[in-house]
Amino acid sequence: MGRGQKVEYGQLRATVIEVSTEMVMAHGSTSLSIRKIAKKIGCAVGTIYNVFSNLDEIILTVNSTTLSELQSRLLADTGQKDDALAALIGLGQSYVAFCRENYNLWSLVLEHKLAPGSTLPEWHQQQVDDLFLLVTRMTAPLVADDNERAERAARVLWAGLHGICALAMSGKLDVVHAESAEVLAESLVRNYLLGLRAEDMV
Amino acid sequence: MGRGQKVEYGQLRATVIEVSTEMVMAHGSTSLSIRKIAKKIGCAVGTIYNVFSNLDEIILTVNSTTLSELQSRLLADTGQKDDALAALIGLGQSYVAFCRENYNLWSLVLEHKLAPGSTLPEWHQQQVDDLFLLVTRMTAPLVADDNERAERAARVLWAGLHGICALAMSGKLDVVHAESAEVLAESLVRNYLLGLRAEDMV
DNA sequence: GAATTTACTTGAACAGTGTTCAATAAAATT
DNA sequence: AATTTTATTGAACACTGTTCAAGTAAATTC
Repeated sequence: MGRGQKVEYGQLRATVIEVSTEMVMAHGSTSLSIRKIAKKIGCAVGTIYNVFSNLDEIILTVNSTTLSELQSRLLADTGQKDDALAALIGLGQSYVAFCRENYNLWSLVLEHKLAPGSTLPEWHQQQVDDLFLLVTRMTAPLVADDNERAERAARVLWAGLHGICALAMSGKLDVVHAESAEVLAESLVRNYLLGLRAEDMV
Repeated sequence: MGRGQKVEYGQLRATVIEVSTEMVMAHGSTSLSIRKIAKKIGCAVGTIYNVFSNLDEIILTVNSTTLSELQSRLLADTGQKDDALAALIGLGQSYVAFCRENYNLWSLVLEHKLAPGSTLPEWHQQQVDDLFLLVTRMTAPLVADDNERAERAARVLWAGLHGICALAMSGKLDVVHAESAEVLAESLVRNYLLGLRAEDMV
């Protein structure tokens, strides 16, 4: 078929993702380029465009497995907890730990900006939704009988944890003497949820 | 002096920043390039390198005025409030409003990553510190006698607000039916601070 | 006033980037 | 064996930031 030997579609895709993931993990998101991937695999740039429509699709695919692994981790770490507050604090700690341990891969997820006018692929959006649903389910017991408030709380906590991790990882929280992201995350989750409960008692 | 007419150093710097700011405001951070700036000004690329050492310094300078304007706004909006809780909620609202009204310029601030190994210029770091100090001062009355806790609260609130704005602006909080960043910011600030107070009463 | 030095602008050149596509070569089919 | 189909290739295009030798105009010196 080709000038060289035929490589199976799925196999090549897998190799591209594997190599890309390694590159990002080792040298950060800026080190990723089609030419470098091609060189590392040992094929021409055009060959990669045969199995991925562009670099963005490669990034999206790498990000997809990162999201999967975050979800697995959060599910594993927060499975066996009775106390809803303790469970959510644990969720925050897991999230922070994941960010720490997967700095470059998680940065790739956060840095991704979808082209204006386009939307995320459905399969990718579903992953984000699933992840968020996990948080919503965990906040539900704390604000019984009010689905809207549970969702709002989930959104605030999710965004808040994201903010802590984003600023902590980029060093932008290192004002004077930085506290660890773990301490801040616990403070956020505990006090926000305490506040929600206090609000109920008024 | 030059092949063309001499342009004063400070004047050229100002023009570069002016043009750059316009470009970012109008077409986003990705639209900024040395060549486009040069074309818009009507000079050669090298001329720009005469007054700025590289693109990063241009971005940093644009970001500096953005930070100044954010600080001015926060100071103006939160000046005349007695109630510390109300003042901090107002701060959150101001921050969200600023992000909304200056989306592209604020994105430029957030997207900036300093080259590994280097540190922010002192004058820029000072601006960030000042901004953060503003929040710390406002949290202080709420956790009297404990400077450490006040700082931690400031960090959590600052990071949390950042997370809400970042996710809301990038559309990543649009799960199912998104609530406005303003509502989420108020929920964060109010309940987190309520929680802090509740913690004291235990 | 003329010659020289100094200072600044210029844009081609370099090393990158993503993406496209005509040419090529090997496998599959006739 | 000839033909068709199909995947691979890498040069080419349009960008990017950055550098620097060459050129020019102003300032200085003689």
